[in-house]
Order: sequence, then C-alpha cells, then structure tokens
Amino acid sequence: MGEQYADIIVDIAHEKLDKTFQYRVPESLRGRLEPGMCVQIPFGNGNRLIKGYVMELGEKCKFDPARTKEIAGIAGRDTDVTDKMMELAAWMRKNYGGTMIQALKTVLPAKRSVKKLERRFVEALADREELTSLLGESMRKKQPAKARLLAALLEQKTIPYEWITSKLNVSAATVNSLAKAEALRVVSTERFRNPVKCGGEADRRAGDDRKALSRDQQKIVDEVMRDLDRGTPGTYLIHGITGSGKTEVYMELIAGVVARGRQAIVLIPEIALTYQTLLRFYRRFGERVSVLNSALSPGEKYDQCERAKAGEIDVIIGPRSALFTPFPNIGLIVMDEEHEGSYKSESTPKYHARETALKVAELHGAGVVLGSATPSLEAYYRAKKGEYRLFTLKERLTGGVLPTVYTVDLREELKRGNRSIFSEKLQELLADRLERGQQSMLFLNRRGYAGFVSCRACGAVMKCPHCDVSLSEHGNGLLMCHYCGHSEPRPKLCPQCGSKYILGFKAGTQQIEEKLKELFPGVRALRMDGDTTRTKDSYGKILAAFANEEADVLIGTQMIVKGHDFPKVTLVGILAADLSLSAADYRAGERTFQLLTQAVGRAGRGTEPGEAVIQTYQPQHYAVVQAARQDYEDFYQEEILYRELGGYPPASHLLAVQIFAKEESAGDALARRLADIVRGDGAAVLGPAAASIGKINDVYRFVFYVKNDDRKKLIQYKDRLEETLEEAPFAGAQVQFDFDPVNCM
DNA sequence: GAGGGTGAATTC
DNA sequence: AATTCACCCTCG
Repeated sequence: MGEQYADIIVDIAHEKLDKTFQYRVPESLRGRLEPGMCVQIPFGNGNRLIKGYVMELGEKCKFDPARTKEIAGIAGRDTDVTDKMMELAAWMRKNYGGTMIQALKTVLPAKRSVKKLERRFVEALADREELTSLLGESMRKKQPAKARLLAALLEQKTIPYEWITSKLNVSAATVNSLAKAEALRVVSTERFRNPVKCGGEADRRAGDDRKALSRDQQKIVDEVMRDLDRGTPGTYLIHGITGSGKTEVYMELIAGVVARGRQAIVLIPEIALTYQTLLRFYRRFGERVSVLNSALSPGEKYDQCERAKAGEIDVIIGPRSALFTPFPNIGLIVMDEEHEGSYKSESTPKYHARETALKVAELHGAGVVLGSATPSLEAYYRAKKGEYRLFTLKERLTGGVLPTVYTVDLREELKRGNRSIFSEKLQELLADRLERGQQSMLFLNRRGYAGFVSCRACGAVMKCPHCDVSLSEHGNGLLMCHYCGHSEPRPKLCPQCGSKYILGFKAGTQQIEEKLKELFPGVRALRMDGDTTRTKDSYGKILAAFANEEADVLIGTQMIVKGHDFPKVTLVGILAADLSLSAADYRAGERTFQLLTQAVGRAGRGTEPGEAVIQTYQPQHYAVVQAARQDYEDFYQEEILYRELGGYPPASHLLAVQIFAKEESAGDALARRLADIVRGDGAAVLGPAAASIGKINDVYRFVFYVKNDDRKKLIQYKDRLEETLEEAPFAGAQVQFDFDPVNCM
C-alpha cells in the first residue's frame, strides 16, 4: 500500500486559509483517522503546531510531495462544540454528497468556518516611566509604529489585539520586538462564559400559564424523561390530531431538560412559526429562549450562535437550520409538523432535518421527539418497526368535534349540468354560512402560479425564453417568469400566428374570487396567494383581517391551511382535491392526504360544529376517502403497500442524480455517462431523462434515479460518481445528489 | 554595513 | 493568524 494523505482545514479563522491543506498520514495513524477528526499539524514556515480538522482521506498527493508535511498526532477529542460540528459536517457530506466546504457552510451558519475560542490582549509589562522613555527613544529613532503602540499603552494598560492590527496599524513584527524587550506581553483569555442559571425567574413566570397534563400527555413526558435520565434517550413519534396538546408535551419536556442543565432545539416549519406559538414559549421560558428565522440578518444569526455558545440561552426555535445551533450540551430536539416538506434542504448538501436531528442527538446523547397530526410515511414506518417509540394522542383537548365531511364527485356534478367551480352542496353551505354570519375558507389545492397567457387562435403559450415554464400575467401589462424573474411586455399579437386574440388565464384564486362574487353579490372575500402576499407584511395583515371578521370568506392556496387557527370558521371548501394527486411523483398520495386532512381540520375549531366539502374527480382514491374519514391508520396501510410494491421510500431508497449544464448536449452526454457507470456496477437505474422542468435560467436539467433497499449501497454509488467526476472533471456541467427526494425533478 | 522596523507574501 | 522575508530606514 502506498502513502495515505489527508485534506485538512486549519483551525485559524481567516479567509486566506479557508481551504484544505494536504498532509501525509504517518504509519502510526493509518486506519485511525476519519473525516471530522481533530489533529495536530505543523503549519507555516516555523512548523508551529496547530489544531486542524480532517476533511477527507485519499491515496494521491495533490501537492508537491517534497513539501507536504506529516500529521503530528491526534488532538485530544474533547467535548468542544466545534469538534461536534465538524463531525456532523463530515457525516452530512458522506450521506448527502457535495464538498466538505458546502457541508461546513451548512453546519456553521456564521461567516467564519472556524471560530476562535479565545480573545487576545496586549498588556504593558513596563511601568509608565519606562514606557515614556521607550516612547522618546522610538520617536528619536523614527520608528512611528512602535511609537504609536507605546503611546496607546500609556493611555490604556491593556489593548485588544484586533485594535492593534486594525486601528493602530501596527504589525505583529513590531509587537514581537517589544515583547522581546519585555515592555509588553500578549495575553490570551478564555472567552467569558455565562454560568447556566436554572430555575429562578423563568420557573416563577411559568406558574400562571401551565395547565395540568392529561394522563396520555403525562405518560409521554414520564417515559421520555425516564429514558433521558437513564442515559438511553431514544426517538419518539407523537401522532396527535390538531388540538390534542402536543405543544404542552413539548414544553414540559423542554422544561425538564433545561432543569437538568441541558439545552433544547425546537424545529418548526417556517410557515407555521407564528407569533402565537412564540409567545407561548416566551411566557414559559422568558429570556432563555430565542428564535431563528429567515428575517434575521447574518449578523443577528451570528449573535444568536454566540449567545448559544456562551450559554445565555437554553431553547432555540426555528426552521431546519436551527439544528445547527452550537449548544454545548443538547438534551432534546423537538420536531413539530414532522411531515412537512420544508424539512428537506433544497441546496447541497440536500439533507433531511429528521435524519440530521437523529445524528445531532447521537453526538450529544439527546432525545428526539417528532410530532404530527399526519406523520410522514418515513416516521410512521420506523415507528411501526420499533425504531421509534410511538405515542398516540386521540383526545381533542381544545374542545370542538371533528367536522362532518362531504365528498362531491365533480363528474356527477357536470352530468347534472353544473359547470360552476362550486358544487351544489358547497353553494348551499356557503349560502347558509353567509346567512348565519359565520366564516368560510376556500382552498385551492395547487401552487400559486397560474395566470399563464395563451393564444386563442393557435393555442401557443407565452413561455420564458430562459426557462421551460410559461410566463404569468402581472397586472401592469407585464409577463413575468417565476423562476428567473425575466419580464417582458404582454404582446399585442400572437408571436406564432399573428392573431390578436391573446387571452390571459386568471390565477386560480383570483378566478374563484370573481365567481364567488357573481354567485353571492356583496360577499366580503379576502384572497391570499403568491400575488397578494408579495410582501411579508401583507401576509400577516390578511390573516389578521380575517381573524377580526372583516371578511366572510378567505380564499387561498397551501398557506391558508397551515398553522393558523380561526375559531369562527365553520366551513371549509376544497375546490379540486385531486390537483395534487396528478403530480407524477410517489409522494402525491401522501401530500394530498396531508393537505386535505389539514384543510378539513380547519373547520369547527371553536364551539360551533364544522363542515367540510371535498370536491374531486377521483372520489374513490384512497387518499381522498381516508382524508374525508380523517383516518390516518387506514391511509397508511394502503400507502405503505403502494410504496413497498413500487420500491419507494421508506420501504426502499431512492437516489436522484441531477445534472445541470449550459449546453443541452453536454448535460445529456454526462447524464448518460454517469448512469452507465452505476449501471455497470449493477445498480437499478431509471433514466436518464430531461427533468420535468427541463430548463431554468438557461441551464438545462437532466435527472436519473438509482433505487436500492440499502441506503449504504446508494451512498457507495454516489461516492463512485463523485470520484469519477473528480478524476475526469466534466467542463460546463454540474452534478448534485438528492437522497429520497421530496420534490422530484 | 550592521541593526532593526515594516509591509507583503506565504502557509500543505 | 503568525510567521518569515525582502526591502527599507537610521546611525555611526
């Protein structure tokens, strides 16, 4: 066997050093090193020993072999936060692909890749008299840098090191010479750490807000805490309908963990991160809780991380990136609405927060609590297999009964001559609510962007010149692309046939609003979709207006069914339940069931009983049937059968290999070549083919899928492809990996 | 030309 | 970040 080499990132925070350095692995360390490990390495001209992190191991030397040095040894693996983060980054790179730098940037949200742990000061050693005489001497000798430093030291005995190099503009060489003359010394101080305070104010404040837990709730708390105290924390799935009190359980668990001097991370999908939710946490945990969200500036995010490191906070609430809060000793990770698609990252490394949470928990010896009213197939599958402990909360503690659901077959409706987008049943119930002064919600199960423009004469659709999607009309006579932002004036004549009959199809929700007003003149309706909520503010305003009963009907897409509680709503209409069923990916059924269940659950949250109407062309589809019955268990049984037969996750695993290229032919060629390589290794490959959106921003997209029951096998295929790409780089094309994709390409 | 301060360049 | 190096300066 030849030499072994390691790519190492040095533990010095500086842009110039934000890359790997290659070192030889000495005989004694062969086989003992792993990516993410902390080692001692000689660095720079003086070969001073510093800390470094192993990024990758390999056989070949990418640098002048004569100048590569040897690793000095393994640095003590302490409990340092940074070490854990490095190990996590290494794990992510291995499991999701991409470069180590990409993994590190994901894990360490703060600018610098490695944060220094100590602050340095320069302290005067000589007394004032000596300093003054030295100052005079340096002035005489025309040594301005030395003089500036001495003058500064006369005013202030200790000066932060950064000041000296930046403000005073004195180089390190000057400091060293004065240090040698024993006029000053450089002191390193451990950064100030707030001791973790427990109990006290936070607990007292909690008294008024705390409700007694039900027996079922208490059972969960007892079991999780018992496991934690025994040092055998596990993963728990709480399957509980909305209003069954999952949040109270989370709070009690978090309080328990904090009382034991450990920290908790609460993951919530960004869209569900409402002010009400935050307030509940603030009331219970006061100043010791903090929020992370996309509205924070990078500086503010950095501050949150510093506070977490310094032990100033115990609880953090945020979207998937909150997982990377650098807490010293995490005791619990809560993942609410565990089934949400936003827990999967869209950029490399395309990690899933659920799997990553389990890894973070492993590193800290923490427990993971997943919660959902409609658990993901993945989580429920693992729970059934006994990998997760399953708890079910059936009672609706907030009162209110489950709504009555009517499923309407739109084909029947058409046969009876009703061409309206509202079925007879929905019209009847809407009229009833308007009469009684109660509120309704109309839900269009489809993503915002409709509003495309086409020619009536020849059928040509106005398309984006840079992307493989249709342009949508934007009021002001402009056509816009939602993917790249391209805009152009709406043409007067069809560019294909010259006809002047060009028609814009209204965005779905806008059309619903108009039809509703035709049917019920004078109805007060609010509309919420991509167009009306361009600004972040308007989103909240619309919800607030509806909650204040300033409107009778709220019309919207996905966003109106998530996380918002309107007690006065007693009717929910789902206008076209199957729109999400027709999507050609294996999660369509699951997604439809979840959306319908959530939408139906919006009705009757208050004292009045609720009703829901599901309009569909496929009333016999099990996702529709089971959502109408609000029966998760039966839905799961049918869906998991389909996944097992089709070999889809969670029963099996899927790796999507995505190819991006400026030249269509280059992308196609690379996709074929890569697919052939893994095929040659015996992999089951689907494709390659052009992605469903074949071009975005003038970049062509191709994809192929590799299937295998064993996730490890897929990782091997990924490694094989990454190696191939490294050995023979393919100019003008990029490759990304996506394991068990949520949104198929 | 010794002696030493300074900024730039380098770090596997 | 922390050296070292090459190129100044000053003083005798």
